[in-house]
Amino acid sequence: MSEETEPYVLDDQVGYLLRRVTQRHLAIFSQHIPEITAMQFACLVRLHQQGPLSQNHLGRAASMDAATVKGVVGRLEKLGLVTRAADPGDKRRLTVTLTEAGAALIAARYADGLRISAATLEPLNRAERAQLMALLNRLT
Amino acid sequence: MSEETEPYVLDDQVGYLLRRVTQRHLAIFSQHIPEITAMQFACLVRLHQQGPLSQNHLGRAASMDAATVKGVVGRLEKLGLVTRAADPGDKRRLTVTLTEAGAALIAARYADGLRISAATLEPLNRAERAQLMALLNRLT
DNA sequence: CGCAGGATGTTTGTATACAAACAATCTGCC
DNA sequence: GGCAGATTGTTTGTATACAAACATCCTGCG
Repeated sequence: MSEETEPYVLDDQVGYLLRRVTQRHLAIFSQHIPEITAMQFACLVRLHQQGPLSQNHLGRAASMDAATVKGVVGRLEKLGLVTRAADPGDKRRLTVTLTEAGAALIAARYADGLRISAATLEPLNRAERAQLMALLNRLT
Repeated sequence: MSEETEPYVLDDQVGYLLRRVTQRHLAIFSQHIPEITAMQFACLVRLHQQGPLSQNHLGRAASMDAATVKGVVGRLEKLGLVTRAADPGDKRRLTVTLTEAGAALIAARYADGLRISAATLEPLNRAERAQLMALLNRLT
């Protein structure tokens, strides 16, 4: 008996599905929150809930590498939502701090953030949503 | 009774989880197939299984918009895996065709593609994998 | 036949991503 | 005290993504 090779069906590969679901999610995101991107939102959330962070720590907290976070923080600064200041105790560090505008924006948009997640998961019922989240969590 | 507002926990939002799982997946991909990217792989799969396609149709088949596909196809062409030729019947169209090298590469790499999916889903058992795929499919 | 509307591809501009190489700095350990 | 090795941030180069504006071409319909 020769091994029957499993056929490669692109639509059945996790990576492809992840990409398509992410595309749909990001479209929903920008409909609800057009002013900033999902990445920028994640950074604001972390800063709002954890207080000022070094750029590197912020990147780790929001799952972006150093080069990526630099760009995101730069754009947030340009938008006036965040400030970068030298750390007095450690000359390597740049401390990123939420401005009042940044804090106001994130506080006002938490509800929209939840709506975005709900809209993304809308095709699933409550139990299925919980299941999906649990499974995704384990693939981290 | 005032409405208790649901707290916004970044780690519990689908978008954030999707991004992290995708990051892990792409890292696994490039470990197994360093020569080309996941996007490029998806294009080669479509061309191999569906034959020559116009650049636009290829983009749709692989879930990329026109601007994105142009770049991906350009890089595949530079790698000698694909050819672009004017369509004689429709002057607007560019027909994208797999070269022999492209066909050989994709045929040789299907097995790795399956291994990549398996490695990504490795933390889950068989039933859980099927569940995840079914749920993701419905979020497309 | 002729034109309006759709399809196709390109270009530009912006925003992630990440590898790799660097400079500056800090920290622990001898 | 001082240096090896880790941390932090930057820069460069490559590869997605996608919106928007265009030029070109095709197709159907009156």
